[in-house]
Amino acid sequence: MERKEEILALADSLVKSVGYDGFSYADLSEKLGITKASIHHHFPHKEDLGLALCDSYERYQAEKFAALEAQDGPAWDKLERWLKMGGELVKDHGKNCPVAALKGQLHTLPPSVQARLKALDEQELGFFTRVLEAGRASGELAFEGEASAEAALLVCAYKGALSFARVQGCGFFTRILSQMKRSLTA
Amino acid sequence: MERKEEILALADSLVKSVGYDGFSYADLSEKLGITKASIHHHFPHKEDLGLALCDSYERYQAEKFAALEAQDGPAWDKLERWLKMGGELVKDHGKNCPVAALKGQLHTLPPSVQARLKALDEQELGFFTRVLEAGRASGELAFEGEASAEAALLVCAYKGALSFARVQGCGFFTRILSQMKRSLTA
DNA sequence: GTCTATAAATGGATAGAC
DNA sequence: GTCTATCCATTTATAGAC
Repeated sequence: MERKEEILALADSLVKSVGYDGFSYADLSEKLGITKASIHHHFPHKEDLGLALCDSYERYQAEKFAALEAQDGPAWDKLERWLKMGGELVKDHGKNCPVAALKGQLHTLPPSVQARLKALDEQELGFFTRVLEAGRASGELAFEGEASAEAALLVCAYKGALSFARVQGCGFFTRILSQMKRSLTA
Repeated sequence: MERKEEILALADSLVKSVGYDGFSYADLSEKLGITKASIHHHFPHKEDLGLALCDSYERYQAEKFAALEAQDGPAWDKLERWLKMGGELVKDHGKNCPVAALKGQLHTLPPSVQARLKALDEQELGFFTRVLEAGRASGELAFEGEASAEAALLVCAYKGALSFARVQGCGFFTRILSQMKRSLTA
């Protein structure tokens, strides 16, 4: 089971940097020092690997969001802590959000993997919506319209910023976060 | 020269839907009804095709931005007209912004193509920055901080929204535009 | 400019031995 | 679980005839 997780961890890293179509069994094989056939033993089809990644992203997000929502402190800090984890990706050789990377290749993904992306998006949108709503109720945050609409705007800005930062540099991402905070706490 | 532009137009359409790595000379060949070798005659290497696409995106953006900035009317309308062209992409079988699509595959692109993306981003950021600045000066638009920071936030939200709308549906994109307008004109 | 033919490399995947 | 060996389709690209 350890090997399987090792493969998954490497695939995760590769999805973040070159996307699902951007790596092959040969890439995994070389970097892990085992043959392609061995990897096919753990994940017979590449689709299986893609689905396992989606599982792990869903678990990861569920854990993080629950932990952030449970913690004390200002509403903005909860959002910021999540956003800054995205910033770590950019710093790590210009990696991207894995879900964004998968959506970028939407039309070339196996349909079963495509079908997993909606729920992953909605998980994140839900987190932002709840924290924004609570933040406005407590008077910490200010924004116009529905919390879910503002959540969508922020999440999109966040994902777009990750993509831009790969080309424009890490500083670009940091500036976006500042501007988000400014607009919510003005 | 007509054939060459025909190839370019098809490649453009494919980049928007499946990205640069997502289509092959065989795809172009089949859809155009000529052989792969004929396409290689016009674009010897795929990289040449990628660079030609970047050229056309740069010309396209320069023209559109100049026209929008030259026109009369509210500042928001200038931004909205550009944003709604993005909306047309989503409606067209879930297409993506071509520059965003290329950035999504950044690390697998030929270095020469990678190098073109920064300027394409900056062209768009410049347009948003100038319109926002003028809009604030005339009292039409309100936002905190520097115009370039707000421009970056809006452009990122726009690109993120295109990506989300492929999965969440066209309505998602429209909602983001409404929320943008609300936040700038509140 | 377009074709046929072909090359060399890579991609996902399988059979069967150890 | 891992290996060797192999398969078949695809991808980029070239040579040379028409």
